[in-house]
Amino acid sequence: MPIGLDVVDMQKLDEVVATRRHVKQGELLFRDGEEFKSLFAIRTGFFKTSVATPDGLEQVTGFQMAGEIIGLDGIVTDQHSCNAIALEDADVCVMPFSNVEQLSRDFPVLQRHVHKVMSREIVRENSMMMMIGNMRSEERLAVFLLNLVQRLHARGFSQAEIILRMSREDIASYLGMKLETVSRAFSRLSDEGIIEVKQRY
Amino acid sequence: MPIGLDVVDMQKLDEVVATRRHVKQGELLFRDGEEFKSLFAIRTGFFKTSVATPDGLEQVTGFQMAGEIIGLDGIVTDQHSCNAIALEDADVCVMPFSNVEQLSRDFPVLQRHVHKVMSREIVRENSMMMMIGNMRSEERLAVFLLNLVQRLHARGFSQAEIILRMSREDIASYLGMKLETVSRAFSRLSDEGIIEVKQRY
DNA sequence: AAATCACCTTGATTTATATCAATAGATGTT
DNA sequence: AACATCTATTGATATAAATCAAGGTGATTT
Repeated sequence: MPIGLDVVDMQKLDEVVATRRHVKQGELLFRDGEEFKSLFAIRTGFFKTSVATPDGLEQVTGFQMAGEIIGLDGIVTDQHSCNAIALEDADVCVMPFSNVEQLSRDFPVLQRHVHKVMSREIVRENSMMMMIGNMRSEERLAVFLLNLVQRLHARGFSQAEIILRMSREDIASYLGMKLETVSRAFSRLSDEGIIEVKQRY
Repeated sequence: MPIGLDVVDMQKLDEVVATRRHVKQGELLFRDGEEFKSLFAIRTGFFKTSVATPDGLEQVTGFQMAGEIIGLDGIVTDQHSCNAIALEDADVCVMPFSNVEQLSRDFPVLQRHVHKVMSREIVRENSMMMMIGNMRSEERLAVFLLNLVQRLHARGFSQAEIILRMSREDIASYLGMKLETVSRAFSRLSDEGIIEVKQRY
């Protein structure tokens, strides 16, 4: 949440995010095609977003963790355009988008924040495209892992070790490769002494 | 521009986009790292956006045509994070972002419009990721061409023929492949009788 | 009209990744 | 504890795309 608000402002802000929702591992927060009403701020837990490809496969479009906003894709058509699945038990703040828009009009600092969150998502996807277009499998995995560690570190977790919440197949889909290739890339990074891997640790 | 505004509203709105800027073919509208002040609405012309990869190559991140908004990437850090180059002579409306934000507070319909434009960009990039991750070269090119034709058709151009504004290398970069592969994909689609190609026509 | 330049096409070969297949290691269930 | 079920690793082979290389095409300049 943006800083620079006094106590009264914070209370008004709180009204917008009063609703909480718990999502168990494996459950959907929202699904592709569902009516868009709210954005969700992740309080705890870990999500993946995905879309179905024309031939029925799943394409992972992102991973989201505590402090991140999910559901921005739904604004343009008033329908969600992806599925959001909890990869571990999660708590989210439900933020009805009409409330967000109303409050944005009253609090420029919140308006600015909303714009930045959306812009950040655009920039993130730009860099994903660069990565998938230009890098080899091992490099892609390395960039992916570094990005995960950095985001987790910013939230107070270890800079050196992580437990992956997603399967090799999820990683493969996200990075535009096959699960065997991901597995081999892990093994190669390990052989080279760059990382230590054991399953999802 | 969003509909549903009366004459007085439209005049206020017009103030925001009073400045015009002409960009000649090959010139930059803005560059990576430059301070972000304004969004740009394309009136005429055709742009590509790109970023430099770590090894100094160019990665094309999108193509923009009349009626589309360019510069959204700059909001998050107050700096542009890509280059925007005119692929043909272009006219743009310069929309200082502080004005856009101010007016968004006064006109909910504009606020909603801004949000939709940003959300559309997020969804577009999601589908690009899916495409690059799951499709073979020929399919990628087909989807790319269909998308271009559809956008141009929506602007009153032919549904059946287009003149490409970008080089094979630009297409290759955007689609995550090499220029020779793009050229071969064109030839194959042509051999199969699906399209007719001659250079950029 | 000839020369130059940027861009595109096509062919031969190499290479990274996908695919197919078997095994092993976890995790959960009865 | 034994079983079934995911999930991950590893090997052998196939394949799509990259790379290397040579011409061809069209526009611009001299």
